[in-house]
Amino acid sequence: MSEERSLNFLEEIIENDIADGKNGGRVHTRFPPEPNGYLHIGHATSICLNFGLAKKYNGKCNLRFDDTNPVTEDTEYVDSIRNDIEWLGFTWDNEFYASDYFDQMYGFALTLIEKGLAYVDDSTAEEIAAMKGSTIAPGTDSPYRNRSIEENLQLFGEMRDGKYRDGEKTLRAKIDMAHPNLLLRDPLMYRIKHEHHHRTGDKWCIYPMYDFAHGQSDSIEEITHSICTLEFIHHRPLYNWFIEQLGIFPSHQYEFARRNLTYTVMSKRKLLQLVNEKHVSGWDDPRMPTVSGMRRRGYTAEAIRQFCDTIGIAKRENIVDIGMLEFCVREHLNKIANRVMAVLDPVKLVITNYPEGQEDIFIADNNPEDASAGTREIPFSREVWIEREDFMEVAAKKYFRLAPGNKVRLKNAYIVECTGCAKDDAGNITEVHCIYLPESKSGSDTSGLTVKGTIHWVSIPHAKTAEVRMYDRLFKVEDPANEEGDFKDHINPDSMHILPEVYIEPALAAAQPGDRVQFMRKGYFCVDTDSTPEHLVFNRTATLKDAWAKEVKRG
RNA sequence: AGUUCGAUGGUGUAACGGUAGCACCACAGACUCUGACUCUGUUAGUCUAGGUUCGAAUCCUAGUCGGACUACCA
Repeated sequence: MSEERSLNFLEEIIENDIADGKNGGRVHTRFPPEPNGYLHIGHATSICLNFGLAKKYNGKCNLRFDDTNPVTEDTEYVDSIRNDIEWLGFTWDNEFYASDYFDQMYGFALTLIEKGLAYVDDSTAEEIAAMKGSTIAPGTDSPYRNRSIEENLQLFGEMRDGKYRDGEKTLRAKIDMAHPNLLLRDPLMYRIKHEHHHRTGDKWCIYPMYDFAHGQSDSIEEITHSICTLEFIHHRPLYNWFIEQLGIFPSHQYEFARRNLTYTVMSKRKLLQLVNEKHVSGWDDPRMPTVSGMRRRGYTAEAIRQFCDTIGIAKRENIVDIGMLEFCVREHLNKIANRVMAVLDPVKLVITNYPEGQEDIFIADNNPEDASAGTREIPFSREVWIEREDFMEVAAKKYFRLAPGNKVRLKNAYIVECTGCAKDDAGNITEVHCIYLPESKSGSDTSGLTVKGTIHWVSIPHAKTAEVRMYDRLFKVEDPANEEGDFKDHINPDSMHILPEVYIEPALAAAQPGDRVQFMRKGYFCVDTDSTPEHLVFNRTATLKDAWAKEVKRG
């Protein structure tokens, strides 16, 4: 249980800080999503990290919406983000919004202007870009760089008061136009946007940029460990510069490498494209790597947390095999999902020596991994559906399912011996014939026989039907974002295959949306939110490992 | 080219100067009323070259390779 685990680099930093008495030994993190999209598996990593660290070190973790760009942000996203975090099993200590601090940030800006460290620039975006220089050439000072403090104060006030149009002026920090770090070449602090904000409404027409909002928000909340992804590493000097010049609480930023997944795209921009261009049904399409998509797919929060824990955290580039995620999902589902029988691609099996009109009721364990899951009744009769692939007219080598002369067990029922099949005029197999061994009844087997194969089935007169959506990976290639051309060219055309009518055992008729089961020998499935009592819909969450399929593939 | 971060089996991650370990994948076998689960075993790794040291994945130097940065996005 208390297996010894080594610390990741952030835990080491935190433990050192605690040992040094930094911040009085206090640990306070935050998860800072921008409400402009749904959370995905990458965010889940960050959530597990930030909330996990706070929990481990008896600290706190805030949820803070980084809502400084009213153009792309929306309350729809706020709601989904809150919901997803809760579903993942985390509770935030405070819910804040960067927009809560707009007044304070405005005051911070005034302070910097008064210290001669910020100025209003009339240059256009193009001019600013041109003056920025490049990685190998220094930038040039803006002609407005040396305005007086008084003039800057007045112009900035006028910016706030709406006297100027979008883009007409900006507020910039006065640092160093020749700095080797391009971010320190007089970065923009405020821009004008006459836009309605989802929380502040029309109160503001100037909005702070990320760099002048994030660190300040961290500081206001007295965040001790501000954890973000590697691409912000160049921002750290700027993060520190603002905090130092302002003399406010010294939050510190730490960076880790975001996790990438094979056969997946992760950027919000690309995910938005998939949604807008209808390649998927929405943000919660079961093929999406979003938290809501994975939830609808049937993934459990435990599995996702386990995955985040398993892949760990580091600072190097990575692309995690999606098989790792699928493994975690199967591992958890194996423990909790009840076993049921469903026939996806049916062919009729007739048990010729079983009397017409007779039936048996078998009692089956719901979950061999969990005795507390109980049992259920399964009706049996003379004609049952079996999978078409569970019969071969001529058995391949190592094939131990039904073939003339072969014996198999019908799961939870009898051992049957195949006697042949019937075909239509076109040569298609229409039914498979067999005889059963009455003394091989499940639970009271006196036949003394052991058979190599066991197959699932559903009694034809008792069968119910359901729609099943067979999901597969959304992309055909490992790293669609880095492939030649458009990432959408690599979408897997078979990522969803709908089976409109499969046969399920009657006990399943009462299944409710969100229920997770294992269709024995076929995979894990969950009841979709589209499902109704009249029309059940199952999503395939994950396949089972299939040693036979591998054998067939090998030839 | 500048700045900056990184480099351990196919993948992810440990080892903090002292036996390169764990998980996934792959492969082989055992078990099996799920060809599932479980169990056992196998293959396979320290970017390169120097140096320090009794001893280097770890420290130093040089190089190689990879990523990130040059949005009025975050």
